[in-house]
Amino acid sequence: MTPCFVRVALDHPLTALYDYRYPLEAPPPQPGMLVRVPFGRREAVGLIFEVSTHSDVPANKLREVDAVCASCPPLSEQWLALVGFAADYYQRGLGEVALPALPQALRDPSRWARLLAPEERYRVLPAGREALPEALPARAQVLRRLAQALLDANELDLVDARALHPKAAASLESWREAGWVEYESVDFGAAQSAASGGAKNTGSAAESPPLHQLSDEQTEAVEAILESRGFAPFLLHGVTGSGKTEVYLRALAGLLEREPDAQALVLVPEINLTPQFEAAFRTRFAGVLPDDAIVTLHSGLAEGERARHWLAAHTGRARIVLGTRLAVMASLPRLAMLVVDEEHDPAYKQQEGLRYSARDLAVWRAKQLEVPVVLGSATPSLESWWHAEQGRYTRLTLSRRAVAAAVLPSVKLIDLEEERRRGRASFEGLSGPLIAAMKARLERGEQSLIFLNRRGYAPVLSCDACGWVAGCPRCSAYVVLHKPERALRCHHCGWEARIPHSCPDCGNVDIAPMGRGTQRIEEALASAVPGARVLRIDADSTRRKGSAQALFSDVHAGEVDILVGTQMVAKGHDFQRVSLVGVMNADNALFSHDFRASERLFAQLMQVSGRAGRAGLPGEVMVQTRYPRHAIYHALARHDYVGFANSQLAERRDAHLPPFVYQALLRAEGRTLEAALAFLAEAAQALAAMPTASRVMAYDAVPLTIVKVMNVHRAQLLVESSSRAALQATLRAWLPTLRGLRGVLRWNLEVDPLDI
DNA sequence: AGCACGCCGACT
DNA sequence: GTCGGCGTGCTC
Repeated sequence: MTPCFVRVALDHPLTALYDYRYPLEAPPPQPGMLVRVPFGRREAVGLIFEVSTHSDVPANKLREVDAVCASCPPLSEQWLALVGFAADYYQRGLGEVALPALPQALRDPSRWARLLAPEERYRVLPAGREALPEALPARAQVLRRLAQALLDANELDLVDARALHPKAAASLESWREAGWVEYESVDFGAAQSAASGGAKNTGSAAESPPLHQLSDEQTEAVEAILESRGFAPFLLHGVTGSGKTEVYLRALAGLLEREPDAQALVLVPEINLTPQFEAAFRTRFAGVLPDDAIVTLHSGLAEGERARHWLAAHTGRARIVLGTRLAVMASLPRLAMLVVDEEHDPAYKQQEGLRYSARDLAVWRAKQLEVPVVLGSATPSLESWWHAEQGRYTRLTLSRRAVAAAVLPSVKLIDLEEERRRGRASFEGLSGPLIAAMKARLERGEQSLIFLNRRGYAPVLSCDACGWVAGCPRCSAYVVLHKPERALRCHHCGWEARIPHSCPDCGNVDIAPMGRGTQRIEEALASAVPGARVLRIDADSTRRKGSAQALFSDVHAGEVDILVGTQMVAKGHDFQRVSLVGVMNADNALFSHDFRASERLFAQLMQVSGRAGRAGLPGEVMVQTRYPRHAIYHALARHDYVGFANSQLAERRDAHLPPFVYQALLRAEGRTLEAALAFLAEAAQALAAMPTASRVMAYDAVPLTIVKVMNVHRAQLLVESSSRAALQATLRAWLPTLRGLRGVLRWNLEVDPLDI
């Protein structure tokens, strides 16, 4: 018998693959198979990348694969190539990319046997979530553990439940009779699941009208996508409310009709948008696709659910996968079309671990598979816009709103300086005209939305007498006043303290909150617009799982008159009754050092403006500013993305900024700022000494804006080149040197950074 | 990343 | 005299 070896990727930061002997009695090895292997003193899960008849590793070091995951079909060559590309491009190890892309259940060998086996499980109902914590006697510890496991994971497999408590089945049955949990059984062998997906349809599905008439522009866009052959990147530039979703739906329907086995991947920027999309997709494909052919993938899913959805995609049973950025790594053996909605959104960029851009990887997958990819946005990223300008992407334009009566909202700039000069009344930062406009909406039974991208009550608490300002003891940042919790909270590290009664420095009792966050505006609105039902939606008010959905449905149901929120409310939501959008405090971003700040601000303002007047009510946007003559507001008032984008691109070209150059960012964290800067200086020296140095240049190392977080000091070094290939080659050669440098707690390298 | 080994300060 | 701090190095 010829000996057999496999090269395995493991989830740790080295790029190398590890060789193992492969047992002859096991199923034939194949790249893409998951294995359990001994690694140092512990066991690890790895992914076979190569199979070979020899190994260069000395025989005495070689160990043997312990177990193979037989229940999960091997990952395809194409998926392994995707991982290979991402690892290479973002300068990471194969295993570091591959394994985190798999659902937790696949990385836990003890669960392999049950992956595709029929399952019986119980899921918590809202009534149970309320009642269960109180219903059990304190002494019934085993039962309480069972309940806790159920509440934590949202659902519990019967096998796991029995492991916690031998008589779990009886307890769960009694909870089901009480209406606290529901039972379902799923057989992966069967074509249909017993649990009907219909039960998960959200209410809004019923409201979405059946096939409406497409505009000429929409028809052209759908035809262009469906007529394309091979790799075909499209930039679908459509004003807010122009019916981009309808274009996606028609294109997908056309694809599925033509290729009955095909799969499609649809990405949305944030988790709160998945229910709205899921409902629209389920409604549209009801009767065409079985219920379980549409699955979601995002971080809000319970672990078991995520594994099932992932496997449905991997086995080809799921035909449409709808998800957030992490879904871009899903295994889709028959992927035939990709859609990236709101492609400009910074949320597509992962900001920790492997810092990938889901949008860029989506385009790569389309190229690899030679299929169409549709990037949709009202305000495309300048990168994508530039591709379209050069003809690398095909531009599809939707210039009008889809609902016949709906026109783009009128934009009014409220000059805060002038308001003040003329002595006009304002209240807690809400100008007179904005308050009057909200009152008018209230009388007409329409809704208003106030956008303020700052959560908490006030960003600063300070003492008038001595100038003391409440700062975080662990970070170089002010702490934010949160009134409902009566706490000061650091938004960088989570540090919390009670609000002091007097100034800790001078004892003055007159300490005052400065500036305004959403909580303060929520409070102010109660007296500024009497009788209005005010709802705040931000990361604080939606902390509990699933609560965001409940708040948004209150808005849709008309139980809210004024909605106050951060960027969370700005994106994608189809609020039918909002006819006024007020923007507060947008000016901060005008003077940022980040060259992308104005692009982001413009996109955000266009986006939030687009929430007004979608259903045919005349929409109005009021932007409060001290700089009403700023070009960005002018472009906004004219809804002129094209003019804005072209002038930004001209500036970027002159200043040698992306998309005209390619960048990477080396960040270092040290016990002192000096340590971090010294590390970066050594790194820069090493870079300058490399043969490719002439084509790649490094700026000076600089401290981050928030220098200290959690008592760690941070600095960064920006590296750039006009050649992507030169940058890539240089980074690759640079890394081993960086690994040899000392003196710093951690460092990481980010390719194509968004925040600089 | 884990998880060892290894060499210097405050405790029974 | 040890317990334990985290610097350094290895994992097929």
